[in-house]
Parts: sequence; structure tokens; C-alpha cells
Amino acid sequence: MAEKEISQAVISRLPRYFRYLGDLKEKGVERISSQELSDIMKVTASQIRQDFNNFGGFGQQGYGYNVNYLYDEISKILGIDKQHSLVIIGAGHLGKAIAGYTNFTRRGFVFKGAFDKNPELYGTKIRDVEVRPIEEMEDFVRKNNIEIAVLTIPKEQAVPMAHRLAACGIKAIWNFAHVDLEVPNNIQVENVHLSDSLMKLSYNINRYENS
Amino acid sequence: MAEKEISQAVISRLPRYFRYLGDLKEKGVERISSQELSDIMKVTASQIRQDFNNFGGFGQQGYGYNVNYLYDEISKILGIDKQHSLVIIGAGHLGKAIAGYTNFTRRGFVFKGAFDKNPELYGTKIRDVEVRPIEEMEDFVRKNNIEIAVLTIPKEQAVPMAHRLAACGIKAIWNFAHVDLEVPNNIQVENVHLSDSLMKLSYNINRYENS
DNA sequence: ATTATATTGAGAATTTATTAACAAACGAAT
DNA sequence: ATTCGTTTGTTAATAAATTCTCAATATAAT
Repeated sequence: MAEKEISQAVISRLPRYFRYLGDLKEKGVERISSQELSDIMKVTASQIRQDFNNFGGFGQQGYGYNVNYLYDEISKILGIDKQHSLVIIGAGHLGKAIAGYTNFTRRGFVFKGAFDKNPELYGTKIRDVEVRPIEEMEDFVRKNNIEIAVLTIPKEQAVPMAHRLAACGIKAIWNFAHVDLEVPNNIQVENVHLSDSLMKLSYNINRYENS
Repeated sequence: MAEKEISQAVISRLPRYFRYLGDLKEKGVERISSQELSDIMKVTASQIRQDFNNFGGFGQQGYGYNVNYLYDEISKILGIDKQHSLVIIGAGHLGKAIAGYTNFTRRGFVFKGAFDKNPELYGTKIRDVEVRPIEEMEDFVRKNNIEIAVLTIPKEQAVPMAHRLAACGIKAIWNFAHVDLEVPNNIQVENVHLSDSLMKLSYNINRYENS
């Protein structure tokens, strides 16, 4: 079947729709039109309809969208209807912050292991999970069929670590190191470059002041 | 003077250029052509030239770009040639991770204060800075002319806190809470929605498997 | 000095993304 | 049943972003 490629711009907007639909769901709202959603989310109704239509018609003419149905469909598209196992590589504050973030668990991201190269951390616990020596990482990933590695280590160590992760069959890397990884393209990478984000903020402060 | 508006797409790419130019600088590379940079960064040479040209000609025909000069110019554009003061609102793991990230200091982001509403944290230190009661935030921001607030608190508290920050003259909010803030448009907001990022990763795992 | 080579900056062409427009379809009211 | 108002899905129009092309201009070589 000829899968039409969906642009990453569209994908990037889905989690936000998902978030707002979750809120509506909690409030007990049953149906919503693209126009109402447009007013709440401050994006055009046209874009909302266009975005949803990439995946087939979720709505109904004259009615709008059923909130629960749409919510479920988006969660399927995003793949968060299934569980994903993850390990943290680097048990510093950032690693701990992410591991401890319970909302991820609610979304099906199950925190299975944590690794560090600092012996002082071995045996300490993050939410019932023991920090292990980084040497044990490969075995653990293989045996437990881990899908996602969260890379919260300094950039100097990130590139070789990505290679190690690739070699032991990880499916995806959520990369917090400030460096671009080189991995085979069967491994998905999502970068969170915090310093890039902060620089953008700095630009916008500047821009506002000089205008 | 009629300032041509630069698209955020371009701005988003600048930090990455900056990072690569920093690396080249460290390696002692003096000049580089858009084609060489293209090979290293895996973006088109055309885009590189177009991007730089938004800010005036940084290069020279037949020569290329001077690495040091270009690096300095981009740092000016991004506003990281000057110092920016920041405070952390929410001294949990994420707040600590960010406050402790020394590279930000190198880029001129100076960590001045940390606030939390949990009394157990009062007086504890993050890099020589004492965690203070959140009630003292307004005064501190005003007296110390703080520019940036890093919002690392749960989403329920984020919206009212953004209002408090707006009221005491903050210039920018770096928002890690999973919610969209409403602030007057003299305040710059940069969102880091980690769960959105993780969902994108999940989508791409799915997409690869079903292709 | 002259010529060959390299490389930008800028405009044109193309592609992609966003917004607008509207026919088709549904629900509700009469 | 028919009509009316609503709202989608889809196509068309517009806008924005990216890539291509090449004249202009620099460096380097002879």
C-alpha cells in the first residue's frame, strides 16, 4: 500500500492537539468543532481539519469531532496506545528528573533501568529502579528488549554511547546531549537540545528590545 | 529603520550553526565555505548561504566565511554576547539539572536565584545559590533585575506563576511545564514540552516499524 | 598582469506549508 | 418530508521555505 508520507510539521502538532483533547475529555466535553478548537488553541480551523485529514476523516459533517474518539485515534497515531520500555543512560539530575516524571508512565513509557559510570551511584534508587554500572547496559537492553534509551550524559560521551546502543539493538534514542548523533537509520533519534532552545529565547528577548 | 522580520525557522537553525562553528574554532579552522559546512552539517549549502544572508553578508566571494568572525556575529544575533540573569522556579531534579549545567554559564546565562514552595528545600544549595521561599520571588526579581525565569514546576501551578512573573517585570520565561502559558506579548516564552518530544519519538518508532 | 578556480550573494524557480473557499453531508426543527 | 443551519473533507489559492542558478568578485597560480 502506498503510504503517503506525513510531514514532521504535522506530527509536531499532534501532541499539542492530544494535550488539549485530554483536557476537554476530562472536562466531560463530548464533541468539538474545528472552529471551537481553533478558538481555544489559537491555530486556524483550516489547519486543524487539514492535519486530521492526513490520517483519514475523524470528524462528521454538521457535527464536528467526537472528543473521545479523536483522542484515541491520535494516541494510536502517536503510538502511545502501546507500552514503550526505556532506560536512562546517565543518572545525574536530568536523568533523575526524567525517570521520576510520572506522567510518562501514564502515557505508557515504562522506566525499566538506569545506568551510570559513576560507582558512587551504583545501587542507589530512582523510583524503585537501581542504578547499575554502564558496563551492564548492553546485556540489560538485549535481555529486556528495551526500545528507548534516554541519553543524559555529557556530549563527549554521547557519540560513542550511541554506537554502543545501536550495536545492542535499541530502537530509539532520546538525546539530551548537545551533539548530533550518528546512528544507522533504523534507529530513531529525537534531540532535545536545551541550549539551542535557550539561545532562541535569548534571540527573542533581543529582538523585542530592539523593535 | 525597516527591520525585515526573520522567520523563526531560520532562528531555530542558528544555534546549530553556532555549535558547529564553535567546534571548528576549537580545531583551529580559520575559514570555511558553505559547501564544506554543508558536508559536515548535512544541510544544503544554499540554505546556509541564505540563512546567513538574512543578517547581511558575512562571507566573501571566492574565500568563504571566516570562522571566528561568523561565530562572533552569530553570537551577537543570538544575544549571547551579553549576560543574561536567570532564576529557577521549582527546585526539583529538573530545576537542579538546569541550574547545575555549567555550559549555560559559559554562554552568559548567569544563575542568580532558585525558588520553591517546599519548606524542606529552603536553605539547601544549588551551586552556591540558596533555595528561597517562593514568596520572596517577586522582590528578588525586581531588585536584581532578573531577565529570565526557568519554570520547572507542575503544570497546575505554571499558569498562575506565569502571571506572577509577568507582574514583577520578568522579560522571558523558559517554560518546562506541559501547558501553554498566557502572558502579555512583551514577555518572551520558549516552551520545552518534553512529553511532546517523546511522543514524536514514539510516532517515528511506529512509522519505521510499519514501513 | 593575466588567467583559472572558487565561492558568495541575490534573484528565480520550485517545493512545501498554510489558509481560504465551498460543495457535500449531517442533524435538528418544523 | 423539507428546509435550514452547521461543519467537515477536499480542492484551490496563497504564502513561506527551500533549492537552484549564475553573474560578480574574490583568491591563487602562473
